[in-house]
Amino acid sequence: MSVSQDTIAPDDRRRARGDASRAKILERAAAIASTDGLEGLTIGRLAAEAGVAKGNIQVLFGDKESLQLATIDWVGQLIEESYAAPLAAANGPFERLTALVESWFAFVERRQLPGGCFMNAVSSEFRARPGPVRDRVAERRAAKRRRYLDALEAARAAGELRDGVDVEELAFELLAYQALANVAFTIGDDEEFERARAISRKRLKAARVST
Amino acid sequence: MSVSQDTIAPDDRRRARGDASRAKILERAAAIASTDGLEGLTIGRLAAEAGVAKGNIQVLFGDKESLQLATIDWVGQLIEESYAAPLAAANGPFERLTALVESWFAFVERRQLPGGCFMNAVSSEFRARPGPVRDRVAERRAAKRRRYLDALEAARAAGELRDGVDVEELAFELLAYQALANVAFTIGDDEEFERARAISRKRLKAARVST
DNA sequence: CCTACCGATCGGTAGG
DNA sequence: CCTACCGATCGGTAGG
Repeated sequence: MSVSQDTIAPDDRRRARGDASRAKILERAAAIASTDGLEGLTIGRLAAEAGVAKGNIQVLFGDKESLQLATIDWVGQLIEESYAAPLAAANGPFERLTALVESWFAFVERRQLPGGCFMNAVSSEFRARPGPVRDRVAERRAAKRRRYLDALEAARAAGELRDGVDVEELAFELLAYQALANVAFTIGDDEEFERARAISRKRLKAARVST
Repeated sequence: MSVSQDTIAPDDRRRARGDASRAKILERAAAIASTDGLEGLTIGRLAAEAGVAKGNIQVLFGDKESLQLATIDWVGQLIEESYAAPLAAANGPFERLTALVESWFAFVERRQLPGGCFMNAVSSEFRARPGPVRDRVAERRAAKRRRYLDALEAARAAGELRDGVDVEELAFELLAYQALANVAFTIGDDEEFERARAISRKRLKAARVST
């Protein structure tokens, strides 16, 4: 059974329009949720700011929880894109770890999202609210930690890591500095944010074999 | 002009009733806000859980923002009380610093508030929402940091600190570990919580002069 | 003239 | 992709 162009083309155009609308809405959703949380992200407010009807958001995303999950995934993709170039430019596993750390501080600093690191914020917001949103956030957290550990273990295998470095400990420290840095930066404490970055660099330097 | 007992006593009883009601309400408010945030703390829910009328909360606390501020202060007092005994038992400034750190982990661990460390959570919740609530939280954060720095500087003055220890850096690290530990504990990641405690102890031990 | 509390309802807005 | 509604609940306030 063949399908003629004049039945496919309208579908494609509609699909394309839907995707563009979806992206526009998710962009606003990420900005709102980064400052006011995924609960502060209300459908009415999102519709008003994105210039669409409330019912439109319903059709594109379903209920509120689905919208929250879609926003989490969207921001995850955003962060992933910000890592791409620095990771590609890095030589070896230790430099890739450094690129991850530097990219995080750069992402927050350039205020791509007004509330800084969305994932840190949402982790705190949903830490005590069991459900699919918390599960999704916990997955992202675990994946990030795993990524840091993988980079560290690869650095060890490549002989780039100083003897006696505890990779679990170093990964924990780097992530802890980010947790505090995100609150400090958004609250307006630039000094504490810079301290987090400086200490992160110091830890990385201390863990690397001298060349 | 003298005041007879039978005119004072009813006032005192009314005052005492008001204080007891206030305490009961604030206890619930702290529990609710620790898990669902200061925005999740709604007057209707609080009234229902505390077993009082909504209008009662209005009369006792004023508007919602005043209730949020009162809850912050109440939890601040709660934390202060949990520090009292350990601090009194400590010998010297370094032990007092250790007591502060250990008390924090103990406070979270015993689940006195279901959402763990209220102050860390609210710092994240309001970090990007300017206003009196954020200002109050920022004050508390600064006071806590100041307290850690004071204990460290006192330890230095008492000759308890190893040469080369950066007090600003150590204070930052201890607070960063707590920021991550609070999310980890409440999200159910006990391993990460224990890692935070172990690393905190390790940092403290490394900073102290060997005896 | 004050407080502590009640049941009811205000204008708006939430998710659906 | 929109308007028009719903049951409920929000923070806040009325009179008693």
